Order: sequence, then C-alpha cells, then structure tokens
Amino acid sequence: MTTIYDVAKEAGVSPKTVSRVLNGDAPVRKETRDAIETAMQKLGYVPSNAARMMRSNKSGLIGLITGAISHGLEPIEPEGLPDLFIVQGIQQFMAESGKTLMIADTNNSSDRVPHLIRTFLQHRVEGLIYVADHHKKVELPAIPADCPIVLANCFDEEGHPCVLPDDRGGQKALVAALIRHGHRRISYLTLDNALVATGLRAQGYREALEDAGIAYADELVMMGYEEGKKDSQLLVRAVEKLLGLEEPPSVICCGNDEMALRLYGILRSRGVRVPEDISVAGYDNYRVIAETLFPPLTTIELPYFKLGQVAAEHLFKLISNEMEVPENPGLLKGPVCWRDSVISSNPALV
Amino acid sequence: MTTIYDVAKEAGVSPKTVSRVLNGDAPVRKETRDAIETAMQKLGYVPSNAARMMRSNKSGLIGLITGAISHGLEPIEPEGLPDLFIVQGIQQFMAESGKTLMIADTNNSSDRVPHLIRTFLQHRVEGLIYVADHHKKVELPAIPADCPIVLANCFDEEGHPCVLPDDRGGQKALVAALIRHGHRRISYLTLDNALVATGLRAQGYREALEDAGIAYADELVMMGYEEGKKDSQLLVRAVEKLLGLEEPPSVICCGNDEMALRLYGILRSRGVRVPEDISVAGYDNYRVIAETLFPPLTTIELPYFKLGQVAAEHLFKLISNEMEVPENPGLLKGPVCWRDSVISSNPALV
DNA sequence: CGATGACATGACATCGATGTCATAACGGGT
DNA sequence: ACCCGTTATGACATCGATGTCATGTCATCG
Repeated sequence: MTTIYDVAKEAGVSPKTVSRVLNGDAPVRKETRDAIETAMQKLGYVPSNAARMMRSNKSGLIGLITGAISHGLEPIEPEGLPDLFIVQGIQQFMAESGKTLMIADTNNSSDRVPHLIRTFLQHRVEGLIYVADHHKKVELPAIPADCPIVLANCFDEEGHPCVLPDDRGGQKALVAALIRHGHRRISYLTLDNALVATGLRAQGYREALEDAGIAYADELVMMGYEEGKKDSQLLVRAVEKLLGLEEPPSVICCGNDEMALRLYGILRSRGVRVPEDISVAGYDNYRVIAETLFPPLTTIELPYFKLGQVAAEHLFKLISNEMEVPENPGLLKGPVCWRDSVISSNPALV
Repeated sequence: MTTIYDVAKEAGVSPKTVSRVLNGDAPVRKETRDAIETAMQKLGYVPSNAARMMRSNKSGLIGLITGAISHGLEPIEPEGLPDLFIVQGIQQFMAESGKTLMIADTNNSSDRVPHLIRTFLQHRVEGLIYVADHHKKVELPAIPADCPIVLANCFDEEGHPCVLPDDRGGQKALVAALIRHGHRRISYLTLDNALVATGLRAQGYREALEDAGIAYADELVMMGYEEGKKDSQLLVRAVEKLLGLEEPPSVICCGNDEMALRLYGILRSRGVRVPEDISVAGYDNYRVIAETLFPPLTTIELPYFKLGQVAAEHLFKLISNEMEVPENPGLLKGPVCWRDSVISSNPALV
C-alpha cells in the first residue's frame, strides 16, 4: 500500500504537507496542492484509517448488533421482519451523519454477542446500538462506561437508554378507533403471555374500553398464539368459542397481522365473511400481509423505521456531548391503518 | 482507553511481555502471565485493532456492499428478499472463518457505492463482496488489484469473479419435471425482457421442450410482468389469451412466485381452479408466497444462501493464496420444489 | 526601514502494538 | 568448568498519519 510518505516523495514535499491537503486544516499553495493531488491520483493513494485513528482516537465507527439478517431465514416471523426496518432507520440516520456503520449479526445465537462487542471495542467504535427482533428484555455483557449504547426495541436491567414501541398506547388507539366506528363488542386474541407486548397491549385494550364506558368482558379475551407452537389449534378453538357465544363479537383484534392472516383462513373455512359477518383487525402493519390480504387488513403500525432513527439520533447525541445526559427517548407510536377488514357504522370517519 | 503500557506498568513487566501474552507467540512464565491477565481484567483492557493493524498490515476485515437492508422497504419485491439470503450465506461463512464482516448498505442509491468502497479501502479490508438484488450486470468503480472482489448475483464487464444463479439450467429442470409429470402443453409467462434472467430462463424452457421432442408454441409464451408497472393489466390479458386458446395449456409457468400469486387471484376470479383446471408453477421458491398459497406452489429454488456461501468461500481462497488463481466458481442451481399447484399424471414420481 | 503578522512548509515526536535483537538465567552434555 | 540451547524477558525501532513547534517568505503597517 502506498503511504503518505510515498505521496510526499512523489510530489517533492514533506509528509506533513500531504496531510494538510488531505485534511484541509491549513492553507497550502495552489501549485503544491495540485502536485500532491496528482501524486495521490497517480499512486492510487488511500489514507489508512488505522494510522489516522491512532493519533486522533476517533474511529468514526458505530457498532450495530442485530439478528435481523440471520433470522430472516424463517419464512414468516411472528412479528414480520421488524429488526430489518429498525436497521434501515439507523442506517439512514448514520449515512447522513457521516459515521460509518459496522453491522454485526448474531447469526442466530446470542452467545456470539460478547464476542461481537469485543470486536467492536477493539475497533474503538464510538457507540453501540443493540436491536432486538421484538419488544423484550435483554441481558448484555458489561460495556465500558465510555462507550455509549442505545437499545432499540428492547430494554435491560442496567437501565441503558432504550427506544421502545408504545404497545399500550398503540392497542388503545386501535381499539378506540374501532369504538369510534361503532363497535362495542370487541374481542381480543392476544399473543403469548410471555411476551412483553402482550401485557402492555392488553392494558391498552382495557383502557380504551374503559374510556368509552364499555364493560370488560372476560369471554372476549383469549390467547391466540403460543410461543413455539406454530400449528397449534389454539386459534381455531378460540374462534369457535367466540362464534359460539350468545352475543358474538362484531370485531376480532388479533395479536399481530400473521394471526389475522390465519384467522381469515379459519373464518373462511367456516363460511364466515370478512367484514360482512365479522370484522378483523391486526397489529404491526406487516405490509406483505396487511395489504395483500383480501379484504386488506385494518391494523396499527409498529413504527420500526422510526424506532431505528430515534435510536441512532439518541446515540449521536450521547456521543457528541457526553456532558448533558439526554433523557430517555421513550415510547414511539405508529398510526392506525384503516382498511376494509373492519366495517364502520360511521362512514364519515373513513 | 487503557493501553498495553498501562497493563505492563500495573503488572510490573514490559509492554512486550504483555504483547506476548495477548498473542501467545512466545513462552511466558505462569506467574507473569497470571499477573498480566489480572492487570488486564482490572483495567478493562481491550487491545486496539488500529495499532495492531499498523504493524501487521492485516485488518481481518471483509467489506460487503449490498442494498439488501434498504430495499426491504418495498413490501413485495419482484424477486423476494434475495440479497438478504445471500448476505446470510456470506455471513455464516465469515463467522466461521474468523474474519470480521463489515456490512455497508447502499441506502437505495448506487451513487454511494464509490464512497462505500473508499471507506472500506481506508479500513484496509482484505477483500470485497458486492451483492446484487437480482441477476444483473453492474458497473463498479475501479478497485485496486491487491484488493480481491467477488460479485454475488451479478457480473461486470471487467470480468471480476462472480457467483450466479443458473437461470437457464433452473428453468430447464423445472420444465423437464413438468414434462416428466405428464404435461406437454406448457405455457411460460416471462418476466420483463430487460432482465438478464428472462433470456436465460426462456432458453432453458426451450431446451427442456426440445429434449422432450415437444414443439415450441409461440402462443404459449408471453411477458407477464413489466418493470415498473406493478398494476399493469399485462398479466390479466395474457391469462385471457391463454384461456381463450383452442388448446389451452395444462400448466402455466410464471416468471416468479409473486407472478404466480397474482395468477392465482386472476384464475380464481374467473372460476378456474388450481390445479384441477390448470396447474401453476413459479420461480424462486420465495417461501412466504410459495408455502402460504393454497394450494402450495410448485417452484424452483434460487439458491441464494448458497450463492452467498460460495461467494464468501471464493473470496477467502483469493485472499489466502493470491498465487493460484482459482477458476470462476460459476453457476449454482437450486432444487425443484414440488408442491400441489401442479397436477401429475405420474403420481409415482411425487 | 524594521517590526508584525499571515501564509506556507518542514522536522520531529507521538499514538499502541509488535517485530527484531539483545540479555540473562538455567540445565545438561562433554 | 565450558559451551550451547532453551526459556523468559526487555530495549528499541517501526507501522502511517498528525499534532506541536520551528522556520522561512512575503506583504503590510507604523
């Protein structure tokens, strides 16, 4: 590899002057500059980040840890491909900010995380972002205090700054919308109770009912998805119970869009029409499903892209002025996506 | 950041001895080693890759350029999410080989590629991989000869080593399978003619017919997808033409699985049953579609994951011994995925 | 006309790890 | 007792870029 010395010799100047041209941090005579630039061209010189870093102690690197790339292998994820969108958001912000993003994938085993972090630290990244595939609690190895980290779509016990989807507020907004459109008998088929989102969303569901003065009906709320058991009959049984009720619901909220997809199939096989006989709503706005289904699915968006952007922005602030500790960026809510899977008795609103 | 000097002082030895412990390249007395390791623990020492690299001139980095992350934004891509699978393959290989993969995304604008390459070169990557989202020709900025590059899912005029899907062989294998199962009147709705894959696959289609002694029928081959026009009526018109033929086809091959998805809808809306009235085959094995459709779709897999693995392996060879120039890894073919969307008159084969 | 400051450039030390060479202690073979 | 090889360690130079400080050349000002 050619070095700054080769360029200097070629141009007949000192290395330091070449450095000045590279960094533009001191005036250089036009002719000298031209000679140096010509020499750089001729020799195909590319500065070494390693050497540069040694002096300045600034790597310009941001480390990103995710499983987004490896776990896309599963054809349909319970929550879509969320982390990929988060990564996109992060990336967009970083591309604009001039930092170089180093993406490392866990390759489907969280055992690799400590190793990845170690590698990042060796490269002296200026900050780290950890992205989870769904809202959950994580446990990370110790990270030196001088390397800020932001968690996206997850949180930990240490209280590292984190950016999270507002599951409670989201479900509340969705149910509130259903109520505004005239629904009062609203069923809710939840995700697995072990998921963080499940509890929060159930809370949002209750709050929306409460705000509208609708009594909470126990028989309308059931678990529709069980972790690890993809082909379980849980959903089928739940639907049968609901349809068999004396007063069946006018709309069924699903824990996510994939559940709605399966619900469509189950309803169709029983001759129940959507939305004429019963309305259906999802969660996530996983567009491959929500927009492709017939009828298109009413759902609420999980603001993944924004999650990434906000996380990146927050990290950027942490890096820029370590003095002022910005408060936790907090919760992000996505918009309700109103589509034809829900009947409205209040068409003016549509 | 603590340095090797801090550790040396803490342990009461010379920096060089610490270095020896780090690299294990010379014997160190047990007690000395312990003292050093304790000191490293205590100070939270992490070696600096930059400094290490300066001496050794080995970065251990591989640069990966892709658009996989940014263009996942579109809900359904014409070809699925292929590059993501390719990236997975690359990543798996690299994780095993001990190299660190730096992933850079083009952020949907190929203008950024030169900048990304420059950044990689500054980091002194030992090799580059460029991943395209579909089989195509690309144009890359000049790359220094001492930095090997491998193209995955694309090729260029310079003749850089590349790994490509065998479109001709794939389509041929699929059509041959259809023929073995008793089909002789085989329609083929192609992708846009501007795509590299289209020509190759058409060739494979012809070859399979030829091998079976079936005459090529012009009226059975049409373009079913036009670049940029997602909602065009092209496919609808093509289907109408086919169904209106005196002797309609017994099976329709689609340019990809997404086209098959749309074809299902069009056929269903006309009361044509799949596969009882007409069989359908896709291309890609984009599992979200192929496995979710009812009936599940017969298709042929584009071996994306393997494409990535082979590309990574090839690059690895190029890096390891630059002397021996390995021949181009060439074309990769995926398996035919036989599912219920195609009727077979030869059930023994299923 | 000499002092002053802006401009333009170079010599040299430095960042952190490691390769090279030197040194010292020790054990065993002759 | 002497030489030699092995083990264990340190001093010092080096990788490539840049910060610091010094130097030299102008033009300008009092």
